[in-house]
Amino acid sequence: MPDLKTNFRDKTVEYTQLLSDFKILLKENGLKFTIQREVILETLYNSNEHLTPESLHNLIQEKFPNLNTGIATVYRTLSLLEESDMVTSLSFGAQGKKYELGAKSHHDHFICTVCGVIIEFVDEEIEERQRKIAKELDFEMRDHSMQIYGICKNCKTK
Amino acid sequence: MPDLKTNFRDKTVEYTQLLSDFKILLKENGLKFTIQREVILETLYNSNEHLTPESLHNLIQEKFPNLNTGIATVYRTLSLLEESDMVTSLSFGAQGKKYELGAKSHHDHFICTVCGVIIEFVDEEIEERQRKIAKELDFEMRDHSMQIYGICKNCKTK
DNA sequence: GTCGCTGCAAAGTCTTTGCAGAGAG
DNA sequence: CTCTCTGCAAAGACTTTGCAGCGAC
Repeated sequence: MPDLKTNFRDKTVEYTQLLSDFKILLKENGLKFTIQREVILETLYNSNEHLTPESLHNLIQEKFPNLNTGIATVYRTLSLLEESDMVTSLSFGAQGKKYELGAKSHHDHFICTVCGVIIEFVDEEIEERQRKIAKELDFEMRDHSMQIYGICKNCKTK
Repeated sequence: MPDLKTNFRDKTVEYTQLLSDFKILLKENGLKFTIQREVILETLYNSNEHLTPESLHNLIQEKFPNLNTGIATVYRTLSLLEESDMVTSLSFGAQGKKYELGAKSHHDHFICTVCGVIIEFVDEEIEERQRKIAKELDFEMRDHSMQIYGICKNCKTK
């Protein structure tokens, strides 16, 4: 990718920081810090993919079979995290809603409409352009979300 | 907006053309042209919003109550149209899947989080940039959707 | 007339909720 | 101890499917 200032994002937030934020969030709302909630956050953090509630649940079951975490708890925790802007959800087609940690840096998504894979990128030129347009319209930009839909390299060659 | 090539989009495809394409599509696949299918296409065409199957069905029920179109037919027709790339489905956030005519694609939105106004625009420079990135990743771009959230001019001055 | 289409209702999926016992604070 | 959280199962929401009669061609 020679002339593009387009990058895969870095993990900009350490897990300890994330966990600490989560604990603060819970405390502020009179909620409890449970092993299930920690495991869900940790699994999201350690996954580089966008996870569906089901795939997240499967990962947790594999890694912590003795916990016997219920799918309902996964749904409940994801909703909690989403409300608090700690995770964001994306969804495409038949594959349902997918979640990722929102604390990771600002980025956009390519979504393959055939296999559902999501490729993340950050493009400084697009970000800059957005800022310019916002300024022209006298619009105070707070956040954005962008998805590009199409067919990925692998699916094209099939 | 002096130096920006940013424009409200046009309806680039006429309905008669669309309908004709649809009829050809049906004929080529040994399928039949029915009043329900026509009404679904027309309603999609006349709506400037992204419609859920349910909202599309409601619109049709309001406009053509005597047809008594079933929701199942709406789902079946949307699937058919999506498979044929005549409509695209997108979904973001907590809301479900939404459909729009593919021919109307490529547009972006500023959304004011205070008053809720939506300003729709197309920016050629961002489009160009997206094409470049897609090419780099060997990704066949079909559609995109972008939302910029913030506070509009009017709400800022209040 | 043939064969695909439609509405209906039933069946699948996916997600949320009620509940009683478990566990964090 | 208190009050939230959890797993379970049942309920709810959304989507698909089977079927018998209808309708495009």
